[in-house]
Amino acid sequence: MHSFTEENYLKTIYSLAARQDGDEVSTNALAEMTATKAASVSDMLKKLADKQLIHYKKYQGVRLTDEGERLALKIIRRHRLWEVFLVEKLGFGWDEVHSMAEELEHIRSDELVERLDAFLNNPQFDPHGDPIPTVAGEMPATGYRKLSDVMTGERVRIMGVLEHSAEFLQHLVRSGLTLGCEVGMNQISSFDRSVEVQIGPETTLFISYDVARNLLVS
Amino acid sequence: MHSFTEENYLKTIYSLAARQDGDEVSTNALAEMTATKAASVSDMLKKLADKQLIHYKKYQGVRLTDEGERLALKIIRRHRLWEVFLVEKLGFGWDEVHSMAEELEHIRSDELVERLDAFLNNPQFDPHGDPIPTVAGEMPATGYRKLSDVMTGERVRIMGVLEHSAEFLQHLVRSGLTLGCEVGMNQISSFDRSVEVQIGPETTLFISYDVARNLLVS
DNA sequence: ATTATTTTTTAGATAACCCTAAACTTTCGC
DNA sequence: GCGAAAGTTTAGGGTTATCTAAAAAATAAT
Repeated sequence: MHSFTEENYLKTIYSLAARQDGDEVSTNALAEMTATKAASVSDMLKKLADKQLIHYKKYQGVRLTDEGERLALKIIRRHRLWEVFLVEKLGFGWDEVHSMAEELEHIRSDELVERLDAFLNNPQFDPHGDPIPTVAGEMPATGYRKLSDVMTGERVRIMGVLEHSAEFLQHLVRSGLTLGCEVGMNQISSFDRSVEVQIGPETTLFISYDVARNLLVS
Repeated sequence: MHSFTEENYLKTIYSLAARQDGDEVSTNALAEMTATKAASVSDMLKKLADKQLIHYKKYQGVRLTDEGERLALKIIRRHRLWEVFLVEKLGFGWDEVHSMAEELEHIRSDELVERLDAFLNNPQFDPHGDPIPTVAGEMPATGYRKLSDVMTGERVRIMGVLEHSAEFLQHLVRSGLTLGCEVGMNQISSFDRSVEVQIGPETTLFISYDVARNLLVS
C-alpha cells in the first residue's frame, strides 16, 4: 500500500507535468506545490524511485513510470468524483470543495469509488470542468483552449478552469462567468493582453490576462 | 488539531467504557482494541492526558474528560453517518461498511458532516441500529436490552447489534435475522444459555448465547 | 502477609516524513 | 569558458507513533 504522502506526490507530479507540456518535473516545483522544502522532496523522490513509481536521475527532474501514472490517475479520479458528490449531492459551491476532496481522495476502496461513480451517474467532468479519468486509467482528452488564445470575432463556451483556488473561482462568480457560459471575443489588448468579451447581446466584460489564461473554452 | 491516531484512541476509550458499564478503561483493553502493544498505549495516554482529553493516573486506567467525550462523540457521529451513506445511498451491505467508515470518520469538516446529515434526512440510527450522536454532542439513549436477557414468553423486536464484525453480521443474515425482525422468546437453555425464538407463526430458530448476548432488542 | 502472576510503565530503537545547513551540480551571464 | 547564481542533494536532527525488553506496581494465590 501507499501512504497519503506518496499519493500526493504522484498526483502533484502528474499535474505539474501536464501543466508544463509533458516536461520532467523539477524538485523545486514539487517543493512549492506540496508546501515542503526541496530537501524533503529529494528524500521522497528517492523513495518513489525505489518503488518504481517514478523515473529519477539526480539533478535531472522526475517523470512518472506507467505504474506511477496509473496510481496518479486513480487518485485524480477519486478527487474529481468526490468533488462532483460534494457539489451535486451536498450542495457545496465549486470554490469550497477542493480541500475536502484532498482528504476524501485517499480513502482506500476501489469498490467505494466505483459505487460513487454509479451513484453520480458516471459524470465525465468535475465541477471545474476537469475531465474525470476512467476506471481503466485513461485521462480523457478535451481539446480545450485558453480564453487568452481565442481570436477576435470567435464565439466560444467556457468549459473549465486551470486555476482552482477559492479566490479565483469566487472572482469568476462575481464577474458572472460560469461553466457553460457562451462568450464572444470582442477584442484583445495588445498592451496588457486583457480581453473584452461579449456575454449576451447587451453585456460586455473586461477580463485580465491572468484570468483569461486560466479559463478553458471550446 | 488532532491526529487520526488520537481520534481513534478517544473513540475506542468511549466504546470500551460504554461496553464496560462506565468503568475506567484499562491499558491492555485499549491495546487489544487498537491492535497495538500496551507500551504504545501508555505513551499515547500520556499525550492525551497532556492535552486534557482524558483523566489518567498511572496504573489506574483512563476516563474521558468532557472535552475528550465531546470529541469521541463527534468521531462516532461521523462514523455512523458515513455508514448510513454507504448503505442507503451506495447500496453496500451492513457487513461491508465498517472499515470504509473508519477512514471517512477522520475527514475534517464539520460543514461536510452536517450537510451529509441533511442529505441523509437526519437519520437517528446507523445500519447496525446504533444511535447517531447529535450535533450537540449527546448520545441518544435507546433502552435496548440484550436478547440474552429476555424472559420466556416475551415478544421483542431486534433493534441493534453489539458486535460489528463482518463474520457476525453475515451469520445473522444467513440465520434470517435482520433489524426490525420480531421474535418471541420460546425458551432459554439452562445448560448453555442458548435460546429458541419464534420467527413468524411457523418458524423457530436456535440462537447460541454468544449470538444472543450481541443482539439488542426492545 | 508474602510470593507469584498479571498489568502497566519506562527505556531505548525504528520508520516515515519533515526540517536547516552545508555541499554539490547545473545553468546563466559575460 | 569560467565564475556566480540557481537548483538539488546529502548530512544530521526532530516529531509522531510504533516496537521489544526490562523494570515497577497492582492483584491474586497460597
